Amino acid sequence: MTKQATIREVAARAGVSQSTVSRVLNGNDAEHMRPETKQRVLRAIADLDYTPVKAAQTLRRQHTKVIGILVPDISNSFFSRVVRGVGSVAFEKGFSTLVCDSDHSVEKESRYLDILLAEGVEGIVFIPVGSPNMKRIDRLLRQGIRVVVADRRVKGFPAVEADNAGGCRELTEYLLQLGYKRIAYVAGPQEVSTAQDRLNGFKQAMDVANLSPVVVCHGRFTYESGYERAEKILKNNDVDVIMAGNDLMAIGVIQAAEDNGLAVPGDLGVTGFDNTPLLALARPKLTTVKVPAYRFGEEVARQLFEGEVDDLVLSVKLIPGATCRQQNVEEIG
Amino acid sequence: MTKQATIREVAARAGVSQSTVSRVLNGNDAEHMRPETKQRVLRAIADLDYTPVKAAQTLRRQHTKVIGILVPDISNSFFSRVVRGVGSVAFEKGFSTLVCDSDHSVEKESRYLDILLAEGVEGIVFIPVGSPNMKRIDRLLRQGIRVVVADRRVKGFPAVEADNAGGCRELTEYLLQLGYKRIAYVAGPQEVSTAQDRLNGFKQAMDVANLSPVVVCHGRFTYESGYERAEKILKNNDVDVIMAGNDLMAIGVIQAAEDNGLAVPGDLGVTGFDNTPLLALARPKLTTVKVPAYRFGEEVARQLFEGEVDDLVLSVKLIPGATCRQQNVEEIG
DNA sequence: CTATGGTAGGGTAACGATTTCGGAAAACGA
DNA sequence: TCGTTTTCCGAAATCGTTACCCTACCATAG
Repeated sequence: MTKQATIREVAARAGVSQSTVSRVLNGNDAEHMRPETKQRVLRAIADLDYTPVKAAQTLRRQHTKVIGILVPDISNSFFSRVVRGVGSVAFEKGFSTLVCDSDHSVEKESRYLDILLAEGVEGIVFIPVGSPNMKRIDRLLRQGIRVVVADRRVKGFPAVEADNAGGCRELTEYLLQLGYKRIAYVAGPQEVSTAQDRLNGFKQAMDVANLSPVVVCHGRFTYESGYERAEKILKNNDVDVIMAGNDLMAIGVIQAAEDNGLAVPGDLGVTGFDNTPLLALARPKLTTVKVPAYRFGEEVARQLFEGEVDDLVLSVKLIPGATCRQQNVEEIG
Repeated sequence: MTKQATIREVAARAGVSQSTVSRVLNGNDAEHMRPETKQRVLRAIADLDYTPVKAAQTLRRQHTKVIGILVPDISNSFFSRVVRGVGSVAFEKGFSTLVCDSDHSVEKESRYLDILLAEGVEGIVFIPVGSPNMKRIDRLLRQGIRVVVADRRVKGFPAVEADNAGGCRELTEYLLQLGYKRIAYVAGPQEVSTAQDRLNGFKQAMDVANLSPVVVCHGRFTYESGYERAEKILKNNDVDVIMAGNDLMAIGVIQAAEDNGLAVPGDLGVTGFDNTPLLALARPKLTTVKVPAYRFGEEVARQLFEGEVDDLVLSVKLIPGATCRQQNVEEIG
């Protein structure tokens, strides 16, 4: 373990002062520096394999060039794509990103918020788990750290989110147009704004059509909960289609349907939400709504950097698949 | 933006010296400190919402308590699960993790390696893209930064990897036992050790059975490449089963088969590798081999922290699905 | 009353960079 | 030759913590 070289040693080797080395390091060499001197410094840097120590720079410059991203689960496709989007624009701006995974735990989330503060991040993209610890957030804000809440709304906070209500409304209208009438909705967790919005979009479309849902219930956005809710619905109700709050639950619904001897889309239509890339490869291809996760991340990051943290709603897109019948029921029957 | 309070201000407010504040901060207060003094300090810290500045601590202590993780694509399920695994044990040890996404680019990878060095990470979990820039790595090593190469082998480097050869051998044996004889193999990229190992495992099993592959070709581990290779194979050869180098390609193969009027598993068997969680939910359930990504990450991290960087091969598990026929062909026919 | 020792906490160099200020040397004009 | 302006570069002051080394102070022993 050869000790890391410092600017002092570089200066010594180049026969100049630290100031001079610093100057070439930071590109303040354009003016007033003999090319020859610069070359000497450059050579010394190369010879010693010198890299400036970030901690020292940060301490002196008083900014870290780091932003934090805090997500509930990095192994969730949606979140990881958001992270990529954020990371790409951060990289462009010369910022590093500190990715934290709160593991759906409010406690870990708080802890990470503290860590990010100590780490001196200059901004945070925050996808909260349920309702976050506002004290921590206020503290961050007070210290001048910009925080952008993404995907899920937090009261009193501008948020960047997808057009969940609109997307679900459109999806519902699409189903109605296909002739579906007896519709059940399996929403996500009640406390998650994303789930609420989608449910609301569904209800709006139903109201307009003067229909009411056969049944509405809540799952946990997981495969298992989708399966369970679907089983119960199929046992107690007579429905044409089950709409799930996200793709994962939709897959659970499909499985439950088949386990109960129902063909999809023959006997039962199913829809999801998210358009998880991998699931697009599974057949029958899920009818769903595409949420542009990567762009979402880019957009959020841009807001963070540009300083204008406003509400922003990203448009989503209906993705017709093969889990709903393709023609109007009237035309068939 | 209230300026962040410093230890000096805390000391002033508590009426003690910086040393004392530092002592309570670092838990060196057990000895030689009046409880009352400690309380005063604690109160001042709380009042001022004081958080020590990481950069200053790092500079002084000469260690960062940060490790880096560099992966080719964080939105890839396998990698993100590895990241979670690494992160969990790092968190346990009080380390933060800096997650970097090289985006399958050797250039970005090199850049991130530099960034990680400057950032002062104490270790790096490195999943390389193809053949990495050895100069950067040597440099890291020379500066005393431990690097563990994971998943993919790099010459002259201990590696932590899954038992790709063994897993693929087992998978092949399973197919042979089911009566399949005319087998094609669509491997991953030639330069990726993971792909080579799987292919080798396949060949070994075939040799033992005194069979030779109908055809072997290479894809890029993507859905599209799986589709293309499969189309070509189906056009030119007569095969019972196509084994794909990973799950993603397997899905492509299935799609190609169906587009060519072949039923899976009726007319053609298909296998994958990885056991991507989401795909396990798709039907027909893919016959594949489970690679324990999360444990993989944990294991790698443990190696990093324990300092004994040895070769380590993680065992994998055959996951029989529904994309291969279930009974021996002899029994059927 | 002095010596001894233990306790509680203060003083202050580092750590490695950046940056301001200013000075020496060179170039230039008269 | 002398003053003046440029050029180029060095000295030194930070940035916020930590850790080493002290010093009061007090109690007890001799």
